[in-house]
Amino acid sequence: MSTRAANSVIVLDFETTGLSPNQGDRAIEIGAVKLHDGVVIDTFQELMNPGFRVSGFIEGYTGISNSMLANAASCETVMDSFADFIRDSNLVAHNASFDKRFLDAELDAISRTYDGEFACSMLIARRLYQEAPNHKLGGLVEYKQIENDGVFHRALADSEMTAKLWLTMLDDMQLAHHISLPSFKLMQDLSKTTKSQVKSFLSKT
DNA sequence: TGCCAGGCCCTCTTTAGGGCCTT
Repeated sequence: MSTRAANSVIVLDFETTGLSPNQGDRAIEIGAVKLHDGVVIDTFQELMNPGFRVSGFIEGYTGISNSMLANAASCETVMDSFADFIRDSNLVAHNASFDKRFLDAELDAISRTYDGEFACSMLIARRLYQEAPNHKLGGLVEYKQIENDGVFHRALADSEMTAKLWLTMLDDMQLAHHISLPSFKLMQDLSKTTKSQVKSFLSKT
């Protein structure tokens, strides 16, 4: 039986050298916040050296330079610590399929595993906020007027904003759909519902 | 050789194509 806490979740975000670990891309930064009962109780942020120079595009996109990575610990060292951090927690990320691919690849490289499941804040937001101009993390933060410090595309900042978006979605579901406390499983199920069936899905919860 | 992400989701759909989203 898992010891996974029902009201505990870890929201994470990777900065990487590119879009696909299958094409040789590696993680260069991991940021995460641990939420318990809607409160941040722990954070994790580390740069990691991928073993090769990152492109000028990535330096500009993330603000993470090759000189910053030169003195960073290796991916293997950082991800070993991160595996200890997430343990068997359930996980949330914005466009989770992207972060899951890198988490799986980096942990596979050091023969570590994790037991939690992923929920995707982007798929859920596409269903709850169908009228939003877009469903990028920054766009949703602006649309929902979520407090932020203006830092984007850094791992801890993005994981903090994703966490605030996650809590906002939980609040909106409780207020608009009279759901007592949406469980992680309900959020996962919502992300798998067709957009046209969201209202009927929520009315049955 | 020449290509190069992958999954979701909509539509002029399902015998397909293209936009969105992540770096």
